[in-house]
This record gives sequence, structure tokens and C-alpha cells, in this order.
Amino acid sequence: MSDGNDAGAPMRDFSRSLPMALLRAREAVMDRFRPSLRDFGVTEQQWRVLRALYDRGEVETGTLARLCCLLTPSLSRILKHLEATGLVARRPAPSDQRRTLVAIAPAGRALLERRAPYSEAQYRAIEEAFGKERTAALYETLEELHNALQNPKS
Amino acid sequence: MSDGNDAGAPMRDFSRSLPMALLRAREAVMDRFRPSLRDFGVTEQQWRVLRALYDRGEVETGTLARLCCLLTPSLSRILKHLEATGLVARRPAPSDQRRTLVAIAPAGRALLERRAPYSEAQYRAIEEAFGKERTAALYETLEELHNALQNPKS
DNA sequence: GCCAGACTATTAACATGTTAAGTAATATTG
DNA sequence: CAATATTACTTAACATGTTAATAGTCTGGC
Repeated sequence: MSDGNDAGAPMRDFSRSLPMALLRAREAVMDRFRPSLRDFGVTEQQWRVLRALYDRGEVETGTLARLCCLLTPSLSRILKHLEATGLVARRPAPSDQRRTLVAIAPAGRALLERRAPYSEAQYRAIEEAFGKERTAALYETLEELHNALQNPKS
Repeated sequence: MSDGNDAGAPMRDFSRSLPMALLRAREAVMDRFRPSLRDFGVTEQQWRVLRALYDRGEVETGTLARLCCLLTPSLSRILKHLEATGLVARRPAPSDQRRTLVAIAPAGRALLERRAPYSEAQYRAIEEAFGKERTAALYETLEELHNALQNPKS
């Protein structure tokens, strides 16, 4: 009885679905951020890309995908859009022509700095509603869950 | 200084993004479930719909959307697909022709019961890797975060 | 009974999630 | 050094996320 072959185990209640619980919590958080994203004309994913580039400078596409939790096909389309609107710039890596380096463009930096205060204001509201210490503890817990599931023991 | 108008506040590090932290954790969890979803030929969202209907019986479309954390346009397409493949059944509500009632079909129930053991096995693996108590505590925390953000205080 | 307004579900349009296939450049092997 | 495998990115195809608009249906005031 090792890999799902136990018809006797009762099915857990749907409310005890870990993916659902994480999704519900995330949606509750995102509801606070979506209005200003919409006002500034960027999607959640486009914002993640700009945000990562702002912190990290010029990075490869693959690295950027990992940083933003995006699959490379999605990122490919997103970068095409961001490049067309002048928010980021792409160039081939000098040492390896397969790789692409991406950097935030001045217009992207400007957009990010204009929206950042609205985002920070929502973070303050969330930490006030849920508690600063509990919020910090949740970050820890989520990272530990992520780490615990990264290295399968078998 | 109430609604984002404080250019002096430093921008938080990208690693301290709550949506990102929740998303990373969720992806780590979903990586455990995706293989069997793929094997059984259903998407994550289709599974959520079948799972909710299995527990709740016949429900209205709007209720189902809330239960599954789906927007109604997405659910509309998903139900069209699930109905075409014979996994669910739809009928107009007798009392109100605007509403649609949805129920799981025998084929849907059968699919769900075939995959459930694989899903439960992954839950056991997750609880073993992360700790049964910590997992239970995380459910609590996520629900409380959700509740804290539901009723804006102002 | 009729009609303006509200409600429910769907459709439309564009962006992303997901998996598979394709393309070009680099690394590896014989 | 040539054939092959590997790597990095893109494209393709289908499903969903998100917002706006549409099409029936119901409710309440008249």
C-alpha cells in the first residue's frame, strides 16, 4: 500500500485541500493589489517581471522565469509585450548566443516607481489587518513548506 | 499620507512579496498532484469542479464558482467541456430559469473515485515531509488570513 | 399586466498556464 | 573536426484568468 492503492482510505473533505487553501488566501491578498495594477495598465505577471528586473538588473530569461515563478513559454510572450511597449530591453548574451539578457528600461522603471507607493500602502493595510508578526511568521512557514517539498525523500 | 502618497518609504524586497510567497508554496504543492491529474486527463480546475460537486451534490453555477475559486466565465467554459465529455450534467433551475443547476455524472464520479487514492497518497507524503501538525496549523493560518482580508475595516 | 431596473449565465477579447514540438547555438564524443 | 547530444529560447495548441459586454429572466412599482 504505497502509491495510492488503498481504496479503504476515506476521501478528505474538499475544504481540506491544500492547493485550494493556498489559492483562496492568495486571491484574498491579490484582491487588494488588482485595482492599482489595473489603474497602471499592467497585469500581475508583467508587474512581477518588472519588479524582479528592478531588483536584479540584467538577467537571463531562464533565471527571470525562476525568479517570477513563470514558465518560459509564458515569459516569452510577456517579454515580447513588454519589449514592444518599451518597458524592458532584450539583447543576446555576448558569451553565449543562445541566451537572452533582459533589463528594465527607463519607462519600466518609471512605471514601477509610480505604482510602488500604492502597493506599499496595501502591504501596510494587510499587516495591520492580519498582524505584522503573523505575516512575518507566514513568510517563514511558506518558505519552509516550499523547501520541505523540494527534495523528495525517496 | 494615507493612500500611497509617501514617496519616502523604501520599496520592499521582491522576496517579501506575499502573493509570490503564496504562489511559490502552492506551486511546490501542485507539483505533487500534477502527474496524476495528467494521467487521468483532467486539468486542475476540472478536478476542483468534480471534487466540489462530489461533496455538495447539485448546486447552482454561481455557488459552484465560489466553492472552486473560479470566475464565472472560466467556469462556464469548463462546464461546457465537462458536459460534452459526460462528466457532469446541467439543467435549468425549475424555480428560476436564470439559474443553472449542475451535478456530477456517473462517469465523473467514477473518474474521481479512481484518482482519489493517488491524491490521498500525495497528501500523506506532504504531511510526512512538512509535519502533520504544521500542515494543520497552516490551514488555520491561511483561513484566518482570508477572513482578515475579507472585511475591510474602513 | 407592463416596464424599468436588477440578477444569472454566457460570450468576447486579450493575457497567461501548461504541455509538446521546433529552432538555433553550444557542448560532447568519436 | 564532423556527427551527435544538450541547452536556451521560442512557437503552437488548447485550457484558464480577467474584464467588459451581451442575452435571457425575474422583481417591484405603477
